Amino acid sequence: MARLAARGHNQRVGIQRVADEASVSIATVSRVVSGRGPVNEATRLRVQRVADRLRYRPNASAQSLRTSKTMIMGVLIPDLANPVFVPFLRGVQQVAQAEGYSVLVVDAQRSDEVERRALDRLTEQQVDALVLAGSARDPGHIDELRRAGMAVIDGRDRATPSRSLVPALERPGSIAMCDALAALGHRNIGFVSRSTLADAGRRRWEAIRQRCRQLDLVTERITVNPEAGADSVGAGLDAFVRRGVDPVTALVCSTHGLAPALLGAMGAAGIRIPDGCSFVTYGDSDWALAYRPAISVVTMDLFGVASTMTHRLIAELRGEPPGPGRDPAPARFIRRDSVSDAPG
Amino acid sequence: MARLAARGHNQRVGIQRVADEASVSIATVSRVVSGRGPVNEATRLRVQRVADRLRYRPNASAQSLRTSKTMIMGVLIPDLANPVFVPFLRGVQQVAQAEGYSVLVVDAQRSDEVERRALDRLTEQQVDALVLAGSARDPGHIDELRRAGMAVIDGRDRATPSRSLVPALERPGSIAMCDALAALGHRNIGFVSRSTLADAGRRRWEAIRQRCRQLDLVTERITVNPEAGADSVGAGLDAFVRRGVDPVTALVCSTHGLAPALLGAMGAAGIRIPDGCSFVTYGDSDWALAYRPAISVVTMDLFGVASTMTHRLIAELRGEPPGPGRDPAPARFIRRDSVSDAPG
DNA sequence: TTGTAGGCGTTATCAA
DNA sequence: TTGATAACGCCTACAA
Repeated sequence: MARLAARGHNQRVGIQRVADEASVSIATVSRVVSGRGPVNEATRLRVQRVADRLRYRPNASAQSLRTSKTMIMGVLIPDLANPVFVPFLRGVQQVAQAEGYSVLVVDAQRSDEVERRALDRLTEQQVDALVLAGSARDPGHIDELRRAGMAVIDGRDRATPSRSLVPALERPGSIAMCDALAALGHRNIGFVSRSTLADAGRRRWEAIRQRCRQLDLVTERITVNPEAGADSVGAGLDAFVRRGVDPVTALVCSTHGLAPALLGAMGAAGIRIPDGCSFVTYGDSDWALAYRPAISVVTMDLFGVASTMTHRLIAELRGEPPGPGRDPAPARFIRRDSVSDAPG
Repeated sequence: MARLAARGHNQRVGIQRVADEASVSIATVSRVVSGRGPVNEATRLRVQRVADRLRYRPNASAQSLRTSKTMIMGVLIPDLANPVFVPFLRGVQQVAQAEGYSVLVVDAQRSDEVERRALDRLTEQQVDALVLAGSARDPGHIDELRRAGMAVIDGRDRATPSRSLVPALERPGSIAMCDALAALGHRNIGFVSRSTLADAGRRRWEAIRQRCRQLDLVTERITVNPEAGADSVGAGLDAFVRRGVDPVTALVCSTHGLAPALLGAMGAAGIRIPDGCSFVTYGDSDWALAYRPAISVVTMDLFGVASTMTHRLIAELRGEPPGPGRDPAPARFIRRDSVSDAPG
């Protein structure tokens, strides 16, 4: 069923071969395929046909070596196991691909050592640009790359370099959530997370605490260890939700990945949502929606954020102005059945 | 806080620079940093020190051009939006990174055109190898790459080229599920999917149908359109589950991504799980476990599969024997609360 | 409009 | 054990 292998020659066809078969110099072939420089229309057609017939593909290594542009962008992902980075990766991927860039994905695996090695490889590969999906573990390393001339976007808005783009976008969502909870009469809010708080978690906790202070709400940080099992986690939560004085009436889950474990634990502890306690998590998914009761969320369009960032990055690479693309939409609080009036 | 930029020179440091500062020829530097060829121990140390001081990183483009090895492997993902590919990607990524390979991720976005262009870019980049996370949309294109000398692994076990690795591993899980359902007295099983069945779905449906025929069970294919909304889908399901004669007593969801929509629809239609109908889905997640009732699943370690595949691929690239790594574990059926005795 | 030729940073061959 | 040097495939002044 497969056509015969072309001519038996298994050699990669290079520019020279095309030049020979089209009876022109390699310079002309180069002009044709790269679209740069003047070429007679007739020759262009002839060369193009030959190139197509031979399935000629310019060797990217040679191009890079000559032009010192690889048309590759690296994406540093702090932890691929964390599903929040997937829409982000998709956004980068999609835009980059459409604009002719390839994407070298690097998973830092939550490890300094892995990150370091990966970044080194990226510089060896001479990637034209680097997109940071989250904070790098070693900001110094990133600065160094920047100084070496690499274009880097890390979610920090260049217009206001002191503030991160993602955090800035997420904050309104946190605030909206606090406001909604307050309006429903909640006075005691628990922020549930693992004992070590990642960058994103810290920002969220900070935003919530600040807003709640303004609203005169009490916030408490509750740490859990999902590995310890549902019963253990459930007991931990129970201590806050069912205590005699000023019990926590709303639980905010620090990250989407943690939510199922918390829900399982609450089930095990017999804490009913939302009667026993309201529940909100960061990050949305079909499962959060399908869950009974449906889970309220603070969510943001990471795909859109990544697209915007990547567009800007490419514009920068091309020396163009940032373009008319406006900032992506900020995060929102979506209230579903898991949030209701505070008891009492 | 940052150290001063080194010497003001912003030039990328090349092998020549190192050679100069170490007072040797570039040939010697090359020998030292690549570790190939004889070098006097004293010179090696001296050169190494200079290289480190200058933070010399060999230019990968030049290396590739010379050696025609890029140390990059491509991964073709049919659709990054589908979360099942994430653990797979992680598996590839992790092994590749550890073995010194970079990973160029390509998302076909369910589009022939996008896939075609992406594969072309991969050949331009001269990737050393290609990992297929699923079936390519255009197998001919892949064959062509193979003929052009690219190492490709596509889940087809080289030992038995006629059978795919992933399907072969998944089949036992499907069989175990059918057996379990039969043992619980189910006689009528519905396989729920979108109207168009992807490759994986087709294999699953085939495996189920075949096993059920052996077990003397009736199977029906139920197609739904989640975009139509929960009520519509719910009504569609209801027609099978609540009909007078030989109602379907167990629903098997064709893919993990579809499960939340189905669960939502069943809720909307008032179909209780498992009393009204048992429920199983392909693919596992924390949410499936946290859902009430906990969802039974047929699941497989895609991360492990990808790791194994990548290890083999790298061994092949190095001309080594496949290595002692044994096949990854086959899929299993995990029974949870969503499956119970058939009514009646 | 086309061709010639130099060079991008490495590796590898061959002499010294 | 080292150094000079020819490729690798392509782009791009510059010359014709």
